[in-house]
Amino acid sequence: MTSIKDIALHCGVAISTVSRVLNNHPDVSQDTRDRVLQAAEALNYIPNTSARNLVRSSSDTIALLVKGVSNPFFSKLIKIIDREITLRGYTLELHQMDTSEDELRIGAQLANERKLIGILFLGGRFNYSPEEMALIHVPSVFCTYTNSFGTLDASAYSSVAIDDKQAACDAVDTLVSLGHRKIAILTANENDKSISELRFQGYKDALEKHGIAFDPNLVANTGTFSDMRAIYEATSRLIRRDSSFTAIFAIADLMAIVAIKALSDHGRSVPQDSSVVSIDGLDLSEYTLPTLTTLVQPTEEMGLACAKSIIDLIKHPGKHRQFTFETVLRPGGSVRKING
Amino acid sequence: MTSIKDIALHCGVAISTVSRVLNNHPDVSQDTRDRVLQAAEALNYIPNTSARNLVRSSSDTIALLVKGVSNPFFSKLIKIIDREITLRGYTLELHQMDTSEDELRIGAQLANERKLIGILFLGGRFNYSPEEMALIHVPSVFCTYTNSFGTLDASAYSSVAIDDKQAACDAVDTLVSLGHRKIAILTANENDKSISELRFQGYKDALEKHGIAFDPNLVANTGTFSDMRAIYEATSRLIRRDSSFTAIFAIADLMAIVAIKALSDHGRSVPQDSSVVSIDGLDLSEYTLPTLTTLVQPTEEMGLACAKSIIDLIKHPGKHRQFTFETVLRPGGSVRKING
DNA sequence: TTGAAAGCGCTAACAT
DNA sequence: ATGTTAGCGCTTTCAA
Repeated sequence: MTSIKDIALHCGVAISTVSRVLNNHPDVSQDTRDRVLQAAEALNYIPNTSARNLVRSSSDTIALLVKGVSNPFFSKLIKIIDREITLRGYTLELHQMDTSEDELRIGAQLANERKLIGILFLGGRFNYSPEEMALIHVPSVFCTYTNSFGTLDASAYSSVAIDDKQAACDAVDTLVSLGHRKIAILTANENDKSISELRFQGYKDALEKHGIAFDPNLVANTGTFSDMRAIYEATSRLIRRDSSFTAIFAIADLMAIVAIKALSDHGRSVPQDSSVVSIDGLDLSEYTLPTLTTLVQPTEEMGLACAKSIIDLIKHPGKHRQFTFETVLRPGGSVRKING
Repeated sequence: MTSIKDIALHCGVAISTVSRVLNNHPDVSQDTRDRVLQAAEALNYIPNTSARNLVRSSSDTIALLVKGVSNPFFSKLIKIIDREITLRGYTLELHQMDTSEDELRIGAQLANERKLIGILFLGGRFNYSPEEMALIHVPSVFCTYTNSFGTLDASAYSSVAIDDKQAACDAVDTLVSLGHRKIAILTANENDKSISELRFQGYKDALEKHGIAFDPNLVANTGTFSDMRAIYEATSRLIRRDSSFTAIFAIADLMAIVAIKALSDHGRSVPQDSSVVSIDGLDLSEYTLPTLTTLVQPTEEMGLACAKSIIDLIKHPGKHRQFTFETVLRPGGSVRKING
C-alpha cells in the first residue's frame, strides 16, 4: 500500500510537505503541490484514516451509533440526520451495533479512536445511570430516548424523542372515541424497561382514564419488533384465547400489518370485524390494504432536532436539553366506528 | 483517555507486559496478569483499535460493505452472513456506504486501514473492470453480483447471486401459464447496468419466448427501489396510460406491494382484476393482503454461500468461483387464472 | 516555502 | 517471565 512516504520519495520532498498538500495547507508552492497531487494519483494513494486519527486531536466527525438498522423507522430517520449533519458542514459516520453490545461502551471506544466531536445514539436502552454516562467524554444526544427508567438528571443528558406513553394513550383514545371498549394490545415485552413497557403503560393509563378494566387476557406479547412469524403467532394465540375484543392497539406499524393478516386468516377482516391502531407512521403503512390508522412520529422534525441538538451541544458543551415530539394521528382504513 | 501506558505505570510493569496480558499471551505470570487486568478495569481502559490496526499485519476481521442497508432483502442476508462468519471464528465488521460512493475504493481503503483479511461486497454495481478490481488486494466476494455488464474473467472474481434474468423469466412464465398475455412490468430503471436492467431483459426474453409482442406502453419505470411515493406514481401513470394489461410483473416485492395499492385505488383489485408477481420473497410478503406470489431468493443458502466463499477464498487465494442460486416460486394470493 | 523530528497507542521482535 | 525498543502512517511543532 502506498503511503505518504512513497509519495515523498517519488517527488523528492519531505513527508511533511506531502501531508501539507494532502490537507490543503496554504504554505506550499503551486509547483510542489501539483507534483505531489500528481504522484498521489499515479501511485494510487489511499489515506489511512486510522493513522490520521491516531495523531489528530479532533476531527469534524459526528458518529451515529445505531442498534438495529433494519428498523424501518430508523432507516428514514438516519437518512434525514445524515442530510442535516452534512448540510451543516460536518461529517456523519454511521456505525451499526449488535443488540447484545453496550452502546455506551462502544461509543466511548469510537470517540477516542476516531476522535469524534459528537455522538448520536439511536435505539439503545432507556435506563442509563450517571456512572455509565461518565464513560462518554464527548457531546452526545440520545435519539428516541426517554430517561423513563434511568437515573439521569435532566441537566445531564440530551435527547430527542416522542412521548411514548402519550402516543399509546392517544392510540387507545382514538379507539375509544370510535366506541371500542374491548381493546387488546399487541406489544413486544411488557417489562423491557424500554419503548415496549412505556407504550404498555400508556395503554393501561388510557384504559383507566376511560373506566375500562384492564384485562390481562387481552395482552399479546410478541417478544420482538421485527420477527413477523412471532408476531403472527402471538396474535393468533390472542385470538384463540379471547376473541371478544373489537380492536387491537399494536405498539408498532409492522405489528399492526402482521396482526391484520392474522385476523384475516382467522376470519376477521379489518376494519369490519376488528379495528387496528398503531404507532409509527411508516411510509409503508400508507400502501397496505387497508392502510393503517397510525400515530405518526414526525420523522423530519425529529431528524432535524437530532442534528441541531448535537451541533448545539458541541458548540455549547454541557447545555443539555430534552426534546419531546407529539405524534400525529394519520387516519387510515384500519378502523371503524362501532355501536357501544 | 486511559492507554496501556497508564496501566503499565499504575502496575509498575512495562507496556509490553500489559499488551501481552490484554492479548492473552501465555508467557505472563498469573500474579502480573491479575494486577494488570484489575488495573485495566479500575482505570476504565478501552483499547484503541486504530492504533492496534496500525501496527498489526493482519486481523481476523472480514468486512461486509453494504450499499443500502435499508433494503429489506439485505437486512435478512446481513443477519445470516453475520451469524455464519461469527460461527466460523472470524469477526464480521459491517460498513454502510452511500449510493454515491465507490465501493471498490472504500473497500481498498478499509482493507489496509483495518487490516482486513477479506471483504464481502453487497449491493454494488454490476460492471467492474479488471483495472478497478486491481485496487483490492484482499480476498473479496461479491454478493448479489453478476458480472453481466462488467469485463471480468470468471477466474478473476468470486460471487454469490441469483440468476436475475432467469428469475424475471420465471415470473413472466408464471403469469403466462395462468393465461395472461398483456403483462406490464414495474421496474426501477431499464438501463441501470444492474439488477433492474437484467430483470427487464428477462421480462423481454420471456415475452419473446411466448410469442408476445413487447409493448413499451406497458413498461413503468419507478427510478427507485425504495421510494414508495415514486413507485405509486409510476404505477398510476401506467394504469392511466394503458389499462389493458391483466397482470404486472414487479421486479421487487416492495414494488408489488405499492402496485397493489395503486391498482386498488384505481378500482382494480388484486387478483380479481389484475394479477401481480414479483421477485424477492420478503418475509413481509407473506403477511400482506393479498399475500404476494413471488420468486423467493434463497436467503439462507445465499448467506451461507457468502460466508463459505470468502473463508474459502482466504484459505485458498485466487481460487475464484461464482455461485448462482435458483429462486423458488412461493404461491400467494396476488395471482389468478384467466381465460385467454 | 520546506525539512527534520517527535509522538499518537499499540504490537512484536529482541534482549535479559 | 518481563523489559527495551523500533516502527506502523500520519500530523504538527520547530527550525531553517
